[in-house]
Order: sequence, then structure tokens, then C-alpha cells
Amino acid sequence: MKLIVESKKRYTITSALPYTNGRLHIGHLAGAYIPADIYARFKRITDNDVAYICGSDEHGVAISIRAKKENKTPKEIIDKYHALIKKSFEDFGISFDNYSRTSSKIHHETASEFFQFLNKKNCFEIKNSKQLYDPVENQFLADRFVEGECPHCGFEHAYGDQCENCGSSLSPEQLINPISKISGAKPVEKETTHWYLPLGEYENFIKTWFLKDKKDSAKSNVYGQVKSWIDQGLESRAITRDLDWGIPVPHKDGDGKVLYVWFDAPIGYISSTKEWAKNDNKDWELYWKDKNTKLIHFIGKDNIVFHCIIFPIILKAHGGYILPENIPANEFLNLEGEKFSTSKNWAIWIDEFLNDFPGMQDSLRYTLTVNAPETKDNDFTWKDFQARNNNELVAIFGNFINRVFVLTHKYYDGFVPESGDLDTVDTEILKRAYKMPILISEALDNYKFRQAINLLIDLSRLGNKYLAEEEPWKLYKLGNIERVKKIMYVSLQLCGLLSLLSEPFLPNASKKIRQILNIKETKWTELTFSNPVLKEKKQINKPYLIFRKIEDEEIKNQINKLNC
RNA sequence: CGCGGGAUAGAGCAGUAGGUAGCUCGUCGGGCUCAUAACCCGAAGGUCGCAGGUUCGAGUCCUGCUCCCGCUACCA
Repeated sequence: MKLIVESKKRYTITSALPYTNGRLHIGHLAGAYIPADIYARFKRITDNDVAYICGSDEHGVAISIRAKKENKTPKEIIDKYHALIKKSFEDFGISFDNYSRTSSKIHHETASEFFQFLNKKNCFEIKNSKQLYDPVENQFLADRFVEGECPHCGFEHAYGDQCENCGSSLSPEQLINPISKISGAKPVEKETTHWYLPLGEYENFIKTWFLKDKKDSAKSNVYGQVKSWIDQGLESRAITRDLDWGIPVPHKDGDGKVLYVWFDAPIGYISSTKEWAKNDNKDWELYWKDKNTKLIHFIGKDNIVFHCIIFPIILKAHGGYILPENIPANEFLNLEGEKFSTSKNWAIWIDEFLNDFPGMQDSLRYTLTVNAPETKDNDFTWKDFQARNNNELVAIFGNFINRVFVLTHKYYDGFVPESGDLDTVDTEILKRAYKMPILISEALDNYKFRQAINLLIDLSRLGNKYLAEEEPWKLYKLGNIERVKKIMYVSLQLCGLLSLLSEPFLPNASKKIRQILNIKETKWTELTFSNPVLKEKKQINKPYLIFRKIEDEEIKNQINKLNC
């Protein structure tokens, strides 16, 4: 075990860029945003230099199609959802250092330069291919947007890439009587030219950099997925598209073509960092090119291949960038046993949650962390949410703090008592408590968020047990005033520690407790047995309840809301 | 079909060098009354997905199988 908390390092932390064709739901939060936010806050409070970066991903064929369907421009679509998503993040309290968008000027410039740099370095192949084309809409069709009869089972609504009925994978030209899903017209084949990234040339790079060097640090789900891809062999991948929405290919032969959204999106992390650096007067290159910077990507499992294979290859091909230190992808969260579904409205939207449970961000953060899909898909249920909130957050954590505060005001008018020499039980409790910053740090450094937040609750359990065993209220009545002072002094130190240790997980509660205790945010590196959080004779403010219970009625309403 | 992850008490999970199965919640019983009817203690409850194998001994290693979730590359 480490004896101290690591500090004084530089971190570039990213969360997957949300795609601007829908609102945010709690599945998004659980996968890529809450873990990253905890990690970023943790690294800040352990005295590191942190850039926590994100932004909206606003290109790609899906947005183009959606705009057509809704009879709007792509820009109208992305402006609407960018605003909604950004507001949800702000209201929920995700602590991005910068939240940008890929339609911004700085991103278009950055991505274009990236393409030009790689093109000049001869990193691309240029190849011709035949693709299906919609003659009515005058656009090329992604496989998914061609529909027809499956040659295997006769199912009439098979997609160009797969038949949903029999499960066989297809290519669009195999379909019988294919039609464009956009116009309904019969697609025609047309030749086109694209730039390809020859991923196969980088197989050995991935084998060494990831499969060998990350074998111990990568999560098993991530490692297995990457290994599977490499074992199957990597093929060249087109990084341009025939589309009218996106970043124009900056090349004389690039007319009517844009950069593939998966080429430009991860570069969005870089341009968002640049935007932040410009506003904050920082040097962005330190966060992307300095060997001492650790780059961590938080994503959902659907993004593994792009963050563990394709983006690192792009960075490697460029040559001037650092590579990710780790990519702690989460699995997926289900809702009441079913997958989240935007079309069926089977989701808990962030804005609606905040509307129905104002000020209860920490309750959701708690539930989504303690039940995070770290190693496999997990399920969110409203009943579990209520139970976690009422039985753990309120009854154990909130209640411990409250009973200490109430006793402090009752006995000492809100002043921290002078303890004198502590008894052995007292110092044992404090010693265990001051190990928590190290234990929690260790768990978080290994991306074990569930374990980390359980350690935090364990500290309040320790406090509750201490109070139950020492029974200061009894001693007070018996007149053993000196002993009560020691017990209360120790209990207050635990509250102080809880307020600081909860900051990454429960930032709102942390702040409230610190305000009651009258203490400033303190780096975990300064938390030691010999330097108590609360000084004797310090006065604390009038307490109030930090968390509230959730009633059965509220849960019933939410479940009804889901089912209609 | 191929590949990846998972399968441990009613629920959610630990168990990362093989040695008499642990934690949290829930349930039941008791204690306490400072506290948001909260807190503390104790008990019941599992043949560790199935079948073989290696071993003195396997949840932990090997083989085969079953079930659940996901991926399979222009749905970003």
C-alpha cells in the first residue's frame, strides 16, 4: 500500500463527447461523466494540475438525416441539443474545465490542420470504391440507410449491414429490392474516392503499446475487446465521407466531402483544450504533448475501439502527441431491466430528474456510483435509488454528521471542545480515519469507484459505531464532562474529514458541511493525524439537514411516468 | 457462427499469488435514545451457473456445456 497520496502531476481528463441528436439521460452520466467528474475532482483535491475536457459532437450522418426528417437545418438541430446538453451538465454539476463544441471555428481549424499534417506525412491511402447512392436526394447512403429483403430469410426490412430478423450480416448490394430509407428511391452504385487510414500498419504498435504495456492497468472488459479486434486484424478505414454536413476535407480533391465524424470527434478533445487554454491563459501543448502528462479517456463501452485503437493510431501517426495512459470504459446501465431507448422514451432525462428532485444531484451521483456498471451491465431501478438514498446516504452518512452537530450545539454552544489527552480508543479511531484519504486514493487510482465511495460511507459507519459504544449522552448525564469532550472532539474531526473526502463524490454535500464547519477546502495531501481538520475552540454554524429522505409517493410517480 | 464481459445468500457486489465462503441493503431478534422512527449488536439465509478434470485441498487452475449482456467496423 502507498503511504502517501500522489500529487503534483498533470492530468488531461476527457469524457466522451455527447452526440447532439438527443438529450442526456442518466445512462450517459453513469458511463462517462460521473466517473470522470469524480476522478477530475479527486485529482484536483490531491493537488494535481487538471484539465477536464469535453464538448458536443455535432457532425456525422445521423444529424444530417435527422435534420432532413424534421425539415430543419443541421445547425438548428445541433444548436438545440448543444444548449440542452450543456445546461444539463451545468445544472448537474459536472466540473468540466471546458465544454466546447465541434462546430466551433477552433475545432474546424484544428481538425483540418490535423488532416493536412497527416496527409503531408503520407499517412493516408487514397482509394476508389463503389457505394450506393440515392439519386433523388443526391447523396451517398450509409449501409444502415438502405433497406430491402434479406437474401437469407426473406425478411422485408433488413438493413444494409444486418438483418434484424435472422441476424446474418449483410452488405447493401446483397439486399433484394433495396430502397433508400431517406427518399424511398432505388439506390444506384456510384464510384467515389476517399482517404483511408491504414490501421493494419499500426498493429504492432497497438500490440506493444496496449496489449503488452497496458495488460495490468487496463480494465478486463477493455483489454478483451481490444485484443479481439487485433486478433481479427485491422483493415484500412475511410476517414472521409460523401456528405454535406461536417468539416470539409481540406484538399483540392475534397469537394463535397467531409471528414468522418470519428476522425474529427476525438480531435475535439484537443481543440476544446486549446479553447480553454486560450481563455485561461494556459499552454495547451503541455496537456497534450508533455511526456509527464497523463491522458485519461472516460467512455462507455461502445467507444472502446475508437479510443483504444483508432485515436491512438491517429496520435501515433502524427507523432507529436502523448498517448492515453488509460481508458477506463464502463459497461452499460439499464433502466428497470430494459435498455434505455430514446424512441420509446424509456429513459430518465437529466433535466427532468433535476426538475422533479431539485437539489438532489448528490443522491443520483451516489446511486450511480455505488451501482456503477464497472465490470458488467447494471440496472438502475427507482426502488434501489430510494433505498440507497434513504438507508445509506441519509441514515448513515447524513445522520452521523447531524447527530454530531446537534450534540456539539447542545453541549458546547457550537464550539469545538478542548480534548486534553485522548484515550486509546480515540486515537485508534482517528488513526483509522486518517488512513481513509490514502485508501480512497488508491481505489480511485485503480478506477474502482464503487469501492471508493463505499470507503467513504464506511467512515461514517465508523463514526456511528464509535458514538454508540461511547454513549456521550449517557456520560454527560452522569457528569463525566471531560470524557464527553474527547468523544465530541474526535467525532467532529470525523465530520471534518467526511466533508473533505466526500468532495469528489458528493460535491454539494461536501460544500454544505464545510460551510457548517467553517472550514476551507483542504488538499488531501495535508490531511494527517498530527494536523487536525478542526481546531479546538473553533465555532461551527447552526446545522441543518444535508440530505432528505425520498417518499414512496415520489418513487411511485416516477415509475408511473416511465410507463406512460 | 465468431469475439468480449458476466454468472457467488431475497437484491447489489468483494473474493487480483487455491486452504474451513465475505461486504452492503433487505428480513428476524435484541440494545440505545444524541440523531432525518435514524444509530449499534446478534441471528437466519449460499451444494459459489452445469458437468467433468488437476490437487492433500478449487469460487479461485484446466476441459466441455448452458444462460444473460454487449461487439462484429461508415448506427459516431
